[in-house]
Amino acid sequence: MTETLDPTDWAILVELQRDGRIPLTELGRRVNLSASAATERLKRLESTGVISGYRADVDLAKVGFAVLAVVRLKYPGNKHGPLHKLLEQRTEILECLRTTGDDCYTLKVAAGSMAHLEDLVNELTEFGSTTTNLVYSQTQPFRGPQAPPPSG
Amino acid sequence: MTETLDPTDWAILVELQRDGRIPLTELGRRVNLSASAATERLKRLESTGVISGYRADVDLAKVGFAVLAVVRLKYPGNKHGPLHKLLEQRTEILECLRTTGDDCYTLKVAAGSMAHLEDLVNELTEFGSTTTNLVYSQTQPFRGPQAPPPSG
DNA sequence: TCGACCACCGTGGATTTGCCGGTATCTTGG
DNA sequence: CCAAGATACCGGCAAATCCACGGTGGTCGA
Repeated sequence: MTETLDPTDWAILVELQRDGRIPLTELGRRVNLSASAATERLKRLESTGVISGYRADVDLAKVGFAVLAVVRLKYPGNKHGPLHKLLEQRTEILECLRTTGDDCYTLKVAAGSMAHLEDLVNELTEFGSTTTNLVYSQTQPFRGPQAPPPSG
Repeated sequence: MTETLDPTDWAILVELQRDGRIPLTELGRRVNLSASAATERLKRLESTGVISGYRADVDLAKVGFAVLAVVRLKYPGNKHGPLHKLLEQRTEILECLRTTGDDCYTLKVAAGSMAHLEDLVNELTEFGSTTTNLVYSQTQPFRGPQAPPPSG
Protein backbone atom coordinates (compact mmCIF):
# COMPACT_ATOMS: atom_id res chain seq x y z
CA MET A 1 0.00 0.00 0.00
CA THR A 2 2.52 2.59 1.07
CA GLU A 3 5.70 3.00 -0.93
CA THR A 4 9.15 3.43 0.50
CA LEU A 5 10.60 6.81 -0.33
CA ASP A 6 14.06 8.11 0.40
CA PRO A 7 14.93 11.80 0.88
CA THR A 8 15.65 12.21 -2.82
CA ASP A 9 12.19 10.93 -3.71
CA TRP A 10 10.70 13.42 -1.28
CA ALA A 11 12.75 16.20 -2.82
CA ILE A 12 11.32 15.27 -6.20
CA LEU A 13 7.79 15.31 -4.83
CA VAL A 14 8.33 18.70 -3.21
CA GLU A 15 9.72 20.20 -6.39
CA LEU A 16 6.96 18.86 -8.57
CA GLN A 17 4.28 19.98 -6.16
CA ARG A 18 5.77 23.45 -6.32
CA ASP A 19 6.05 23.46 -10.11
CA GLY A 20 4.76 20.42 -11.93
CA ARG A 21 5.94 21.49 -15.37
CA ILE A 22 9.69 21.92 -14.92
CA PRO A 23 11.80 20.01 -17.45
CA LEU A 24 13.45 16.83 -16.23
CA THR A 25 16.83 18.44 -16.72
CA GLU A 26 15.93 21.16 -14.26
CA LEU A 27 14.38 18.67 -11.87
CA GLY A 28 17.62 16.69 -11.81
CA ARG A 29 19.56 19.86 -11.13
CA ARG A 30 17.38 20.74 -8.15
CA VAL A 31 17.61 17.34 -6.50
CA ASN A 32 21.29 16.82 -7.34
CA LEU A 33 20.82 14.05 -9.84
CA SER A 34 21.50 13.62 -13.52
CA ALA A 35 18.53 14.09 -15.80
CA SER A 36 18.32 10.42 -16.60
CA ALA A 37 18.49 9.34 -12.97
CA ALA A 38 15.77 11.83 -12.09
CA THR A 39 13.69 10.52 -14.98
CA GLU A 40 13.97 6.95 -13.75
CA ARG A 41 12.92 7.89 -10.25
CA LEU A 42 10.05 9.97 -11.52
CA LYS A 43 8.78 7.14 -13.71
CA ARG A 44 8.83 4.86 -10.73
CA LEU A 45 6.88 7.37 -8.67
CA GLU A 46 4.33 7.64 -11.46
CA SER A 47 4.01 3.93 -12.15
CA THR A 48 3.60 3.05 -8.47
CA GLY A 49 0.88 5.65 -8.20
CA VAL A 50 2.67 7.90 -5.72
CA ILE A 51 2.18 10.66 -8.26
CA SER A 52 -1.30 10.23 -9.62
CA GLY A 53 -1.18 13.08 -12.11
CA TYR A 54 -0.39 16.71 -12.83
CA ARG A 55 -2.80 19.56 -12.73
CA ALA A 56 -2.77 23.17 -13.79
CA ASP A 57 -3.90 25.45 -10.99
CA VAL A 58 -6.64 27.80 -12.17
CA ASP A 59 -7.46 31.02 -10.32
CA LEU A 60 -11.17 30.72 -9.63
CA ALA A 61 -11.80 34.44 -9.30
CA LYS A 62 -10.04 35.18 -12.59
CA VAL A 63 -12.35 32.89 -14.51
CA GLY A 64 -15.55 34.23 -13.05
CA PHE A 65 -16.11 32.20 -9.89
CA ALA A 66 -16.32 34.98 -7.36
CA VAL A 67 -17.87 32.92 -4.58
CA LEU A 68 -16.39 29.94 -2.78
CA ALA A 69 -18.32 28.06 -0.14
CA VAL A 70 -18.17 25.02 2.10
CA VAL A 71 -21.44 23.12 2.14
CA ARG A 72 -22.06 20.36 4.63
CA LEU A 73 -24.76 17.91 3.68
CA LYS A 74 -26.68 15.73 6.10
CA TYR A 75 -27.85 12.89 3.95
CA PRO A 76 -30.47 10.75 5.66
CA GLY A 77 -30.96 8.09 2.96
CA ASN A 78 -28.55 5.47 1.76
CA LYS A 79 -29.12 5.89 -1.98
CA HIS A 80 -25.93 7.60 -3.01
CA GLY A 81 -26.31 7.08 -6.75
CA PRO A 82 -28.28 10.26 -7.45
CA LEU A 83 -25.83 12.35 -5.46
CA HIS A 84 -22.87 10.96 -7.36
CA LYS A 85 -24.67 11.74 -10.58
CA LEU A 86 -25.11 15.33 -9.44
CA LEU A 87 -21.43 15.54 -8.56
CA GLU A 88 -20.53 14.48 -12.08
CA GLN A 89 -22.84 16.96 -13.73
CA ARG A 90 -22.17 19.96 -11.54
CA THR A 91 -18.53 20.75 -12.01
CA GLU A 92 -19.04 23.73 -9.70
CA ILE A 93 -18.71 21.17 -6.91
CA LEU A 94 -14.95 21.13 -6.72
CA GLU A 95 -14.54 18.56 -4.01
CA CYS A 96 -16.67 16.15 -2.06
CA LEU A 97 -15.53 14.47 1.13
CA ARG A 98 -17.56 11.76 2.78
CA THR A 99 -16.95 12.04 6.49
CA THR A 100 -17.82 10.67 9.85
CA GLY A 101 -20.02 12.71 12.11
CA ASP A 102 -23.39 14.30 11.81
CA ASP A 103 -22.82 15.73 8.34
CA CYS A 104 -22.17 12.89 5.92
CA TYR A 105 -20.64 15.01 3.18
CA THR A 106 -18.49 18.11 3.13
CA LEU A 107 -18.44 19.85 -0.25
CA LYS A 108 -16.35 22.68 -1.61
CA VAL A 109 -18.35 24.66 -4.11
CA ALA A 110 -17.49 27.48 -6.51
CA ALA A 111 -20.14 29.82 -7.87
CA GLY A 112 -20.26 32.86 -10.09
CA SER A 113 -22.65 34.77 -7.88
CA MET A 114 -24.81 34.39 -4.82
CA ALA A 115 -27.75 33.56 -7.10
CA HIS A 116 -25.71 30.78 -8.65
CA LEU A 117 -24.73 29.49 -5.23
CA GLU A 118 -28.37 29.53 -4.19
CA ASP A 119 -29.22 27.36 -7.19
CA LEU A 120 -26.53 24.89 -6.26
CA VAL A 121 -27.57 24.70 -2.63
CA ASN A 122 -31.17 24.23 -3.70
CA GLU A 123 -30.13 21.23 -5.75
CA LEU A 124 -28.22 19.82 -2.82
CA THR A 125 -31.09 20.40 -0.42
CA GLU A 126 -33.06 17.83 -2.40
CA PHE A 127 -30.84 15.24 -0.77
CA GLY A 128 -30.90 16.45 2.80
CA SER A 129 -30.32 19.40 5.05
CA THR A 130 -27.38 21.61 4.22
CA THR A 131 -25.15 23.99 6.14
CA THR A 132 -23.39 26.58 4.01
CA ASN A 133 -20.42 28.73 4.94
CA LEU A 134 -18.91 31.28 2.60
CA VAL A 135 -15.15 31.35 2.28
CA TYR A 136 -13.37 34.64 2.89
CA SER A 137 -9.93 33.42 1.94
CA GLN A 138 -7.78 30.37 1.76
CA THR A 139 -4.17 30.16 2.87
CA GLN A 140 -2.73 28.35 -0.06
CA PRO A 141 -4.99 27.05 -2.81
CA PHE A 142 -3.71 23.65 -1.81
CA ARG A 143 -0.64 22.06 -0.37
CA GLY A 144 0.43 18.48 -0.68
CA PRO A 145 2.59 16.37 1.60
CA GLN A 146 6.12 17.72 1.98
CA ALA A 147 7.69 15.04 4.17
CA PRO A 148 6.81 11.63 5.56
CA PRO A 149 4.54 11.50 8.62
CA PRO A 150 6.24 11.05 12.01
CA SER A 151 7.59 7.61 12.86
CA GLY A 152 6.85 6.11 9.51
CA MET B 1 -10.18 41.16 -12.20
CA THR B 2 -11.78 38.48 -14.33
CA GLU B 3 -10.27 37.61 -17.67
CA THR B 4 -12.19 37.06 -20.89
CA LEU B 5 -11.83 33.50 -22.11
CA ASP B 6 -13.15 32.03 -25.32
CA PRO B 7 -14.05 28.33 -25.76
CA THR B 8 -10.54 27.51 -26.94
CA ASP B 9 -9.08 28.99 -23.75
CA TRP B 10 -11.44 26.85 -21.72
CA ALA B 11 -10.44 23.79 -23.70
CA ILE B 12 -6.82 24.52 -22.83
CA LEU B 13 -7.70 24.89 -19.16
CA VAL B 14 -9.62 21.63 -19.15
CA GLU B 15 -6.79 19.74 -20.82
CA LEU B 16 -4.15 21.11 -18.49
CA GLN B 17 -6.24 20.44 -15.42
CA ARG B 18 -6.58 16.86 -16.60
CA ASP B 19 -2.88 16.49 -17.38
CA GLY B 20 -0.65 19.45 -16.63
CA ARG B 21 2.46 17.96 -18.16
CA ILE B 22 1.47 17.29 -21.76
CA PRO B 23 3.81 18.77 -24.38
CA LEU B 24 2.64 21.92 -26.15
CA THR B 25 2.52 19.99 -29.40
CA GLU B 26 0.01 17.58 -27.93
CA LEU B 27 -1.92 20.41 -26.31
CA GLY B 28 -2.29 22.11 -29.68
CA ARG B 29 -3.49 18.89 -31.24
CA ARG B 30 -6.17 18.44 -28.59
CA VAL B 31 -7.57 21.93 -28.90
CA ASN B 32 -7.19 22.08 -32.69
CA LEU B 33 -4.42 24.63 -32.80
CA SER B 34 -0.84 24.66 -33.96
CA ALA B 35 1.79 24.26 -31.30
CA SER B 36 2.86 27.88 -31.54
CA ALA B 37 -0.67 29.23 -31.30
CA ALA B 38 -1.34 27.04 -28.28
CA THR B 39 1.90 28.24 -26.74
CA GLU B 40 0.93 31.88 -27.16
CA ARG B 41 -2.46 31.34 -25.58
CA LEU B 42 -0.97 29.39 -22.73
CA LYS B 43 1.58 32.09 -22.03
CA ARG B 44 -1.17 34.64 -21.91
CA LEU B 45 -3.14 32.51 -19.48
CA GLU B 46 -0.06 32.17 -17.30
CA SER B 47 0.94 35.82 -17.42
CA THR B 48 -2.54 37.08 -16.61
CA GLY B 49 -2.65 34.72 -13.65
CA VAL B 50 -5.53 32.59 -14.88
CA ILE B 51 -3.17 29.65 -14.49
CA SER B 52 -1.31 30.24 -11.25
CA GLY B 53 0.92 27.18 -11.46
CA TYR B 54 1.23 23.45 -11.99
CA ARG B 55 1.30 20.81 -9.34
CA ALA B 56 1.96 17.11 -9.15
CA ASP B 57 -0.82 15.24 -7.45
CA VAL B 58 0.53 12.99 -4.71
CA ASP B 59 -1.42 10.03 -3.37
CA LEU B 60 -1.57 10.66 0.37
CA ALA B 61 -2.11 7.04 1.37
CA LYS B 62 0.84 5.89 -0.74
CA VAL B 63 3.25 8.16 1.09
CA GLY B 64 2.12 7.20 4.56
CA PHE B 65 -0.74 9.56 5.35
CA ALA B 66 -3.42 7.03 6.12
CA VAL B 67 -5.78 9.44 7.84
CA LEU B 68 -7.53 12.44 6.35
CA ALA B 69 -9.72 14.70 8.42
CA VAL B 70 -11.72 17.91 8.30
CA VAL B 71 -11.18 20.05 11.37
CA ARG B 72 -13.34 23.05 12.06
CA LEU B 73 -11.85 25.60 14.41
CA LYS B 74 -13.81 28.13 16.41
CA TYR B 75 -11.33 30.87 17.04
CA PRO B 76 -12.51 33.34 19.65
CA GLY B 77 -9.59 35.77 19.55
CA ASN B 78 -8.51 38.09 16.80
CA LYS B 79 -4.78 37.39 16.94
CA HIS B 80 -4.32 35.36 13.79
CA GLY B 81 -0.55 35.58 13.64
CA PRO B 82 0.19 32.50 15.78
CA LEU B 83 -2.27 30.42 13.80
CA HIS B 84 -0.67 31.41 10.51
CA LYS B 85 2.67 30.48 11.94
CA LEU B 86 1.35 27.06 12.84
CA LEU B 87 -0.03 26.64 9.33
CA GLU B 88 3.40 27.31 7.88
CA GLN B 89 5.15 24.88 10.18
CA ARG B 90 2.69 22.03 10.08
CA THR B 91 2.58 20.93 6.48
CA GLU B 92 0.14 18.21 7.51
CA ILE B 93 -2.45 20.98 7.34
CA LEU B 94 -3.15 20.75 3.65
CA GLU B 95 -5.69 23.51 3.36
CA CYS B 96 -7.14 26.23 5.54
CA LEU B 97 -10.31 28.09 4.66
CA ARG B 98 -11.49 31.07 6.64
CA THR B 99 -15.24 31.08 6.53
CA THR B 100 -18.36 32.79 7.72
CA GLY B 101 -20.43 31.13 10.37
CA ASP B 102 -19.79 29.76 13.78
CA ASP B 103 -16.56 27.99 12.89
CA CYS B 104 -14.04 30.57 11.71
CA TYR B 105 -11.70 28.12 10.02
CA THR B 106 -12.16 24.87 8.16
CA LEU B 107 -8.97 22.84 7.82
CA LYS B 108 -8.13 19.78 5.82
CA VAL B 109 -5.55 17.74 7.64
CA ALA B 110 -3.50 14.65 6.73
CA ALA B 111 -2.01 12.41 9.36
CA GLY B 112 -0.04 9.19 9.46
CA SER B 113 -2.02 7.68 12.30
CA MET B 114 -4.71 8.50 14.79
CA ALA B 115 -2.01 9.34 17.32
CA HIS B 116 -0.54 11.82 14.89
CA LEU B 117 -3.95 13.31 14.23
CA GLU B 118 -4.48 13.64 17.96
CA ASP B 119 -1.24 15.59 18.23
CA LEU B 120 -2.32 17.93 15.48
CA VAL B 121 -5.75 18.51 16.95
CA ASN B 122 -4.18 19.17 20.33
CA GLU B 123 -2.07 21.88 18.78
CA LEU B 124 -5.12 23.40 17.16
CA THR B 125 -7.14 23.24 20.33
CA GLU B 126 -4.71 25.78 21.81
CA PHE B 127 -6.43 28.33 19.61
CA GLY B 128 -10.06 27.44 20.21
CA SER B 129 -12.59 24.65 20.21
CA THR B 130 -12.32 22.16 17.37
CA THR B 131 -14.68 19.78 15.63
CA THR B 132 -13.01 16.91 13.82
CA ASN B 133 -14.51 14.62 11.19
CA LEU B 134 -12.59 11.77 9.64
CA VAL B 135 -12.78 11.39 5.88
CA TYR B 136 -13.89 8.04 4.48
CA SER B 137 -13.29 8.90 0.85
CA GLN B 138 -13.17 11.77 -1.55
CA THR B 139 -14.73 11.82 -4.99
CA GLN B 140 -11.88 13.24 -6.96
CA PRO B 141 -8.78 14.46 -5.18
CA PHE B 142 -9.69 17.80 -6.64
CA ARG B 143 -11.43 19.27 -9.63
CA GLY B 144 -11.00 22.71 -11.07
CA PRO B 145 -13.41 24.84 -13.09
CA GLN B 146 -14.37 23.26 -16.39
CA ALA B 147 -16.55 26.00 -17.88
CA PRO B 148 -17.54 29.58 -17.15
CA PRO B 149 -20.23 30.15 -14.52
CA PRO B 150 -23.77 30.76 -15.79
CA SER B 151 -24.50 34.14 -17.39
CA GLY B 152 -20.94 35.27 -17.16
C1' DT C 1 36.01 -14.20 -5.44
C1' DC C 2 32.28 -14.25 -8.29
C1' DG C 3 27.98 -12.77 -10.28
C1' DA C 4 23.56 -10.67 -9.98
C1' DC C 5 21.45 -6.53 -8.85
C1' DC C 6 20.75 -1.72 -8.26
C1' DA C 7 21.15 3.19 -8.86
C1' DC C 8 23.52 6.22 -11.29
C1' DC C 9 25.80 8.46 -15.36
C1' DG C 10 26.80 10.00 -20.37
C1' DT C 11 25.61 9.74 -25.18
C1' DG C 12 23.07 10.51 -29.51
C1' DG C 13 18.97 10.60 -32.35
C1' DA C 14 14.12 12.00 -32.23
C1' DT C 15 11.11 15.33 -30.37
C1' DT C 16 9.82 19.65 -28.40
C1' DT C 17 10.40 24.36 -27.29
C1' DG C 18 11.04 29.25 -28.22
C1' DC C 19 11.40 32.76 -31.44
C1' DC C 20 11.03 34.75 -35.88
C1' DG C 21 8.58 36.58 -39.91
C1' DG C 22 4.45 36.15 -42.89
C1' DT C 23 -0.71 35.84 -43.73
C1' DA C 24 -5.75 36.27 -43.01
C1' DT C 25 -9.44 38.48 -40.46
C1' DC C 26 -11.43 42.24 -37.88
C1' DT C 27 -11.67 46.89 -36.20
C1' DT C 28 -11.01 51.82 -36.64
C1' DG C 29 -10.65 56.34 -38.61
C1' DG C 30 -10.45 59.14 -42.74
C1' DC D 1 -14.63 52.43 -49.57
C1' DC D 2 -9.91 52.15 -48.26
C1' DA D 3 -5.72 52.13 -45.46
C1' DA D 4 -3.59 51.45 -40.87
C1' DG D 5 -3.37 48.88 -36.90
C1' DA D 6 -4.45 45.00 -33.97
C1' DT D 7 -5.23 40.20 -33.30
C1' DA D 8 -4.72 35.34 -33.97
C1' DC D 9 -2.91 32.02 -36.53
C1' DC D 10 0.66 29.35 -39.15
C1' DG D 11 5.31 27.60 -40.76
C1' DG D 12 10.20 27.21 -40.18
C1' DC D 13 14.45 27.21 -37.88
C1' DA D 14 18.03 26.94 -33.97
C1' DA D 15 18.47 25.44 -29.33
C1' DA D 16 16.99 22.80 -25.61
C1' DT D 17 14.88 18.76 -24.06
C1' DC D 18 13.29 13.99 -24.01
C1' DC D 19 14.20 9.14 -24.24
C1' DA D 20 16.29 4.68 -24.81
C1' DC D 21 20.74 2.73 -24.80
C1' DG D 22 24.95 0.85 -22.91
C1' DG D 23 28.51 1.52 -19.40
C1' DT D 24 30.20 2.19 -14.38
C1' DG D 25 30.65 1.69 -9.50
C1' DG D 26 28.75 0.25 -5.60
C1' DT D 27 26.22 -3.65 -2.42
C1' DC D 28 24.79 -8.26 -1.25
C1' DG D 29 24.57 -13.21 -1.04
C1' DA D 30 26.56 -17.60 -2.63
